[in-house]
Amino acid sequence: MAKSKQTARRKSPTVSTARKPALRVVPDTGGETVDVGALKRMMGYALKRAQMAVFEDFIRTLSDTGLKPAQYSVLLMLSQSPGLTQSAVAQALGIQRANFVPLISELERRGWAMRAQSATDRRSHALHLTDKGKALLQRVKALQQAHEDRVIATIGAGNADIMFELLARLAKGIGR
Amino acid sequence: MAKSKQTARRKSPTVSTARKPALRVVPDTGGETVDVGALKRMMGYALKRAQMAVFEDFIRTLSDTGLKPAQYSVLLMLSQSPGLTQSAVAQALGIQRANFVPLISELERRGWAMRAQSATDRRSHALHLTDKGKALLQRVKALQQAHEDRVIATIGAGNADIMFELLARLAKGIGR
DNA sequence: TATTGTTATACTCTATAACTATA
DNA sequence: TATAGTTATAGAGTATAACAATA
Repeated sequence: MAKSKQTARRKSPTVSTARKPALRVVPDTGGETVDVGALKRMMGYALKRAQMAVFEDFIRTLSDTGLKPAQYSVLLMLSQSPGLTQSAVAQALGIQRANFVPLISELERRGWAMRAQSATDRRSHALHLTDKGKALLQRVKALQQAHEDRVIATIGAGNADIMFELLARLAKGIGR
Repeated sequence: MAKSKQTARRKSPTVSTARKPALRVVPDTGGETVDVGALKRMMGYALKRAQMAVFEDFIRTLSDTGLKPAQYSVLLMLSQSPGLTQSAVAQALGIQRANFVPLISELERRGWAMRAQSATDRRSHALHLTDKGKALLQRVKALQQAHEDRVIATIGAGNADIMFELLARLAKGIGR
């Protein structure tokens, strides 16, 4: 098997709300119409599925640049706060500083960001965007906004504020 | 160090271009906790951070069993719909059937689930919980409920329904 | 010819320890 | 001693191709 790419519920790249083609054969329980039941009322599961769907659209939207969510978030932070150290950016984004090394290296290799020498601490790097990186970000921001607009439209514009508020509360921590 | 090893930050496989960025001296902003700024208003980022926080609490809550979210979701599905095939469960949960093999094997190895012979299709397996698995799930469900209660309390009980509704819309897909 | 379960593989993400050069 | 960046490595998670048995 495997060759049947039908298992990936891909559809056309249009913005419409067309229904999926769906190859209906339904062999016993093997059909794709199995309901996840109680899982739908579990916040962790609901968040995971929603997050994956949103990331999928984001990645597709920026596909011509190959920029992934984490990379975009770094470029955006450097745009807003030039001169931050690797540790500062990594910590703000919840990335281990060891894992941040190849990430920033890639952005530097692509000519979008650079490590500058810190004026006060020779151990650290002051990160900033290159002119090329600034230009890229300008262009990509428009793409990202289009993506964000689609997301907001999906939940309804009036629900965005409450959504961000509730997600922020969760992100601050559950329990403890 | 930072600057002296600058030219050698590539991985071993490639000799690569020993390009040295010529570090410029820039004022250092790397102080305390940094704000992520505009990222807070990006749905993908907000969802990711919230999802990670919720999963962290979930995993800690079930830490004595070692059950991870994906494993729990499988046990729950088998409890609700006994006899499903591997493909059906994997498809419902958004897991590649190839990756589902080690997952169900582990649950079987631990004595919680089992692959039974399908009555209608000798290619497929009818999945079921064992008595031990049912007993475990009963106990773990209580723990999960405590976790879920904390999550709901974090966002406010009155916001749970709208939250699930909006997350479900996103999970169904953005754009296209 | 198509599908189920499976194996193998690869690539990304993430987590940890340890090293170096600074502080 | 402590910290910033780095290296190496191991573990998950995920994606794809291919194969045997079966439909």
